[in-house]
Amino acid sequence: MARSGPKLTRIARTLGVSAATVSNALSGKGRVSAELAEKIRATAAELGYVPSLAGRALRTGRTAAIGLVLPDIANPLFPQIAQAIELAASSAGYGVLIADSRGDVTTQTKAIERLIDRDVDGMVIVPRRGTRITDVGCPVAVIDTPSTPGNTVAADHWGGGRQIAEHLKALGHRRVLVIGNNPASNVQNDRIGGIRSALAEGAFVETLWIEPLEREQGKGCPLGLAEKVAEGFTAFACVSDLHALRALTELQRAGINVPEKASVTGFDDLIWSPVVTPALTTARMDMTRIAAIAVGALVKAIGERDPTDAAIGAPVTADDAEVPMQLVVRQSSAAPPRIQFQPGQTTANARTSAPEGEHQP
Amino acid sequence: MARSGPKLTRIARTLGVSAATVSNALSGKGRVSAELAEKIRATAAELGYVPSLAGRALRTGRTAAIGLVLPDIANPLFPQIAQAIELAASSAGYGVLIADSRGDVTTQTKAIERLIDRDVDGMVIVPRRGTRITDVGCPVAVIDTPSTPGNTVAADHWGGGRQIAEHLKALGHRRVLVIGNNPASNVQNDRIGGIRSALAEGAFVETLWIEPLEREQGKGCPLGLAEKVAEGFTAFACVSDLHALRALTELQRAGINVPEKASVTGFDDLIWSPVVTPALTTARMDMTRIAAIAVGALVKAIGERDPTDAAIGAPVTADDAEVPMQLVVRQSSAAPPRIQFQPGQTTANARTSAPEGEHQP
DNA sequence: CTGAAAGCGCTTACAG
DNA sequence: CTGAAAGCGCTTACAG
Repeated sequence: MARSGPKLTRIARTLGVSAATVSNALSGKGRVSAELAEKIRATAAELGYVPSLAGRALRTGRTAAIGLVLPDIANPLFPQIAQAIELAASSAGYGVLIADSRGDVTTQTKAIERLIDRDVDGMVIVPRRGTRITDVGCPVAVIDTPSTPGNTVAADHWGGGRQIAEHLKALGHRRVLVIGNNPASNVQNDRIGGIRSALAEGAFVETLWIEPLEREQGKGCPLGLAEKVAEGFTAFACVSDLHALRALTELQRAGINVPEKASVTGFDDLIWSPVVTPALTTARMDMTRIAAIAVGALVKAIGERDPTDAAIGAPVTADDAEVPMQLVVRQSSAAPPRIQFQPGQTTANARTSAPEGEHQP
Repeated sequence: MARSGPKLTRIARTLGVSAATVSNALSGKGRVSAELAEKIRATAAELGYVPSLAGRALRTGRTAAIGLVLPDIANPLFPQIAQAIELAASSAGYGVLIADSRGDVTTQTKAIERLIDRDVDGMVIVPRRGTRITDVGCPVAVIDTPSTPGNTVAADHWGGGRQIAEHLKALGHRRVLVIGNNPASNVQNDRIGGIRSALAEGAFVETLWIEPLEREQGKGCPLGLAEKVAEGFTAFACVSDLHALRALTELQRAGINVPEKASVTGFDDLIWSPVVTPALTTARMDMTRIAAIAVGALVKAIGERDPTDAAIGAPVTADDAEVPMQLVVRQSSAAPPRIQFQPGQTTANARTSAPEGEHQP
């Protein structure tokens, strides 16, 4: 081992007892008299005993390590997730091994295999693009959306979408452009579904998918948001702060002030969201809680499992699979400009007036 | 173990040879005849043999895992670093364990301790705020700046700063505001040093530190960049794209068009940099190369080390400790506006004219 | 309540 | 060139 602390036998020798007794005392299984157990614990602590995971792993078949798998570590959400998982895992005595697949499917399979080859006790997988998790051979906790089959725990993206939409609606917005980048993403579809459902009555909603756009016109192409404003859209509800940032800067650049002339909202409360001008209104996941639930369920499944038996079925389940999102209102959203309304319409109560041609898609 | 593949003895039995021979053949130490070795390798591959890391670790004292330590995983640079380290490590047969310390010093010590307790063979540490890495008890590769004592490998931040400055200078900028957030950061000081050194002749440079500002006025407070423009600054050279983004949006919001009225540059080419409008001019680190050098040096040190000997001194060294940065010119930087120049001065060649009151600080 | 023994899967001197 | 044996540090039946 790298570290060269005292071994279990050293404690046994120091106290003149057997290794078995030390082991039993330290694991608290209760086969040792209270006094002896206490003395053993004290000596172990004093000597700075740290069990050898390798020795234990060889004997028990448990490595006390879990894998963290994301389709692409480059995802700006990765820091939040990794931090929360690491906290939850280390509190439970587990180490976290990362696996990167750079968004590529075959690489992802390889990354998962490497984790299995390292004998992780389980893994937390955050799929994207609607990937279905196949049986990987160890307990798995999936963080995707509550509506995904096999999901273990996730933020209530639909509810988050509703909160964003209610917020926009209350401000008086009646023409909302939803911006996403991936029609195949469960998370995005839930968020958009929530937005649309809350805006269903009395508002017009259109969805703009960035990715298909970029496949045609290239990465970083303009979104044409100024035209959308000209068409009467007053709010841009993005499924990620990354898109919100893009929308915000494109609008600002076009001379369209946010939030005076158009509101912009995002999702996830990414690192820059509070410090850009105007700061982004967004909906935040409680990653700490999600991670705690995911890791908790995983650890439970690991504990119940017979390590010699390789067959594992579906992802683990948790009692509480749906964690509410929190709306964070900042400066990027405000009431829509009144000038948009048709002459003759009352502007006294923006919340009940709406531009012509409005309909449900 | 989680996975239940064939063990070494299984291969030995299948071929009617001893476990020792299988082990020797597979490790390629050459104590086995070529034909037998080949047959053993073939059988192992056929049976899908994957060695038990626990068994090996117990025997050799090597876990084939390294730790990745950053002061704060929430750092937007973390995805890039983690991805590159993971690639380099897994190519070398090592797993990567993450450790988070949330920016807190005592938590960082604990995180490193957890890694040691897990018997990592070595660790890659990316310090911040000028933290000095104390002897942690295993080989360590440090990624900080070339000028930091004990640094293993790093981007040439100073050179990156020079490139940014040369770029700005060539465009005609003569009053540059450098924006950083931490006077104690080696990385930031190197970048700023490079900028200042390249701008030394014929340009005025001032540095704005965000963090002291925020300690006084709160997180996300305005940077007062519009006033700086009024004072004649035409370029804002930020030590991170995060600050650049903040500067960009604040300027845009104030009606100061970027890059027409003011240029903004950043560092690191973070994920949003190419997609904001205008896209950010920045200087990029070659993290893949840095990670390869760091992990390579670490693995070498691990190989040369006697695992039973705990005493380890300074961080490992690499042959190539300095990796050039790459300037990425995008739309956020351009020639300064001519209107800033004093009446009577020639504006024909902006590169040789400069506002009054210019001096070296 | 406590201990002696076996064994997890590997690698490494050592013998032949 | 190949094999038998020992042992890395732990935990778990099993016996006392």
